[in-house]
Amino acid sequence: MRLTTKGRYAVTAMLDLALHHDQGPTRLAGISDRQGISLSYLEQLFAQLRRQELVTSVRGPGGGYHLGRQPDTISVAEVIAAVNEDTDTTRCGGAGDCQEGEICLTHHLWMDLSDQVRAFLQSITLGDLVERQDIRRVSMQQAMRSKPIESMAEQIPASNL
Amino acid sequence: MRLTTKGRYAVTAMLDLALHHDQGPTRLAGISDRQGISLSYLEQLFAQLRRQELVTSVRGPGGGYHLGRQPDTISVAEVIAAVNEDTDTTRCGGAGDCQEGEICLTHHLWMDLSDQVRAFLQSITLGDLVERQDIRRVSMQQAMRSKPIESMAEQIPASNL
DNA sequence: ATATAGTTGACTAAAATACTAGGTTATGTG
DNA sequence: CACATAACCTAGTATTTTAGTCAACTATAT
Repeated sequence: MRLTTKGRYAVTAMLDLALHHDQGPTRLAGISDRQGISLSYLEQLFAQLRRQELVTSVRGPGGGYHLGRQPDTISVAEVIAAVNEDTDTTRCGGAGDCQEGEICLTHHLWMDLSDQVRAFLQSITLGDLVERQDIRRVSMQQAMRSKPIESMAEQIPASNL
Repeated sequence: MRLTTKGRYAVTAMLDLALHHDQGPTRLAGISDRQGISLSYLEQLFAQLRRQELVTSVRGPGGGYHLGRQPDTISVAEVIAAVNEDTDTTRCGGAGDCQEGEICLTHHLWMDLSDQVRAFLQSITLGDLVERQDIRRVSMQQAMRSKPIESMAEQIPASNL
């Protein structure tokens, strides 16, 4: 289980989807606006999420994406795994014979830790995250910001601290 | 808390050090041989580990590295954090104003998950790993084939978000 | 004196990341 | 039907990270 910013993008996008779960299809353009992720990058991520059947799509006007299952049945671990397609670059590659036919320390150790982390992230669902107050609050702020037509798509945050 | 192969290299090297903790300084060349990590790459990793005072060095013939503290006081999280020097590329960068002065979903969510993972990895020390998997024997019997060691995975504390 | 072993810096190939550009295809609406 | 919409797809690209090499240097035990 690798943990990188790519996985975070995917989880964030899926959470956005979960937050609008009862509002018909969600457009990637909307997620892009709300979460500040480039549209084309989202398209790539969602191609992978779709392949794993974590989302379903509706084409054409009024279209967008739905969660493939109920929010409380989709774990964070699944989402991360979906975009981090297996890049197992271990010497042993699971065979356990990376060093002169012997089991290597590395593989077992890391696989164990990795599995523990995975198990933890598997216990957290999108449904769990949606229930969180802080997330609901931020989501509401995002909704208010994107409602008016006056809000331009231009989003170069010239504002620093 | 990022989880990549780089972190695994560092943890593996530190575990090797822990295994030879009572045998005087451990040479990087030895770790390189045993764990199959390039010497020069190890040098880079140990430069970072040294900066974080996770190891101490002895120069000259017979020299090498020692753990900076006792194995049971060095957590896996610390080791990983040491080599994954903060490359926080979040839009908000911790300030929480990534999107038009507002807190972003991403930051809170990911920081929380990341903190949970960190807390978990912080609860595992090098001392634990040496004991739990009984790898000391494996490392001492390099010429022998050894059976796969079943991991005694510690149960994840029921976590709540 | 010499070999050892850490220390440092510059450099590099390969991969992953994050994104851009420019299409095509399906489909709802006027 | 025309058209706008939005998913879908492919290719390319800049940047960063990974993993490593190479070369020089400093400290120290023998």
